[in-house]
Amino acid sequence: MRNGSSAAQAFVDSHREEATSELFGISELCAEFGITLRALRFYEDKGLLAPRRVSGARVYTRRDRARLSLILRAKAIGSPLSEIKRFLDLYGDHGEGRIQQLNYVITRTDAAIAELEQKRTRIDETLAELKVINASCRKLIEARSRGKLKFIKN
Amino acid sequence: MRNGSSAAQAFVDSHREEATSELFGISELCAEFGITLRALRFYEDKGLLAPRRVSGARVYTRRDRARLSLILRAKAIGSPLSEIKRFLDLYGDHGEGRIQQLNYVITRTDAAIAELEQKRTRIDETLAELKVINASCRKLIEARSRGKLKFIKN
DNA sequence: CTTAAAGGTAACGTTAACGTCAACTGTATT
DNA sequence: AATACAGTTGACGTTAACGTTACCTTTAAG
Repeated sequence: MRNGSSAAQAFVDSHREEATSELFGISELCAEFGITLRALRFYEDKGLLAPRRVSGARVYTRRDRARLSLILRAKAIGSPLSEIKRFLDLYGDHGEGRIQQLNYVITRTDAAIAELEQKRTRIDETLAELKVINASCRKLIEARSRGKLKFIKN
Repeated sequence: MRNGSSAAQAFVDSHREEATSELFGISELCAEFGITLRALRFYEDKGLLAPRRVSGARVYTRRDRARLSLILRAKAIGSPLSEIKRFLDLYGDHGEGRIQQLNYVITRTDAAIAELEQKRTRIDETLAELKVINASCRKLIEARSRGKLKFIKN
């Protein structure tokens, strides 16, 4: 229970494993994640991915796939690619890092966690308001339909 | 307890009240929310705001201020202005709306709520992973410092 | 009246994140 | 060898969300 049981652990771990012989082509990955070739190459241009080449063609490892997954989720959250790049460096081998690097990762993750929790708070606020609106509309409709029954009655 | 007690309720309500004689100038609002004049005018260009004019100059009501607050929070969540515009129409007087309109608001809020909850889920996933990383780094440092003590001891 | 401060429009510049050709190249198939 | 196909690198186009002048107008102050 103390280690490696949660989904988060599994995902973080999956980021460490090297080429498990499972390789992916570019259009394979694009199809799997529902993105375009252009986008994937663009992420590479921006330094978010660095797949190997086999006679020019890009070949992605399982680890690259995990990184892509991270990129897309971060994007969905609303982070710009520039941020995501630094963000990505937090995952990966901090196993043999020096204390300096470890401390850096800690402060960066702390910051990222704080930011995300703020975002979460704002989302919760908005959700609360939307639910108020939703409920009041439903009530109005209910009242309206009851009122109509008095007049129509048929 | 059944009505008007929560913060969400208060905020939604504040959107209904008309000119309470409290009016704001453009730079006043900009200072309050920490945005630029250009941005505020831009939101107006995009139809997100429609302040009155007094000899050309923009004059904002408390309601406009509430809308701006919504805009900024939606932006912080990561919504584009185009989405925010439609989003904004969900707030405001659906008090005298026809059933058609009420139903529209309901379906739209349902959709918005679903989207936000998805986003929240992804944020939670990311948070869990970041915390795993953070904790593992702290452990490594702790282990490292204990290991060093054996060798340095002075 | 002059000046300064605040505000207005118009228009071009900028960055991010791709879309969209265009022109090749390597591999497989017939 | 010819064809098809998946993949590659430019290079230009596009949309969003403002930033940044440039150049007037109105209002308050001296």
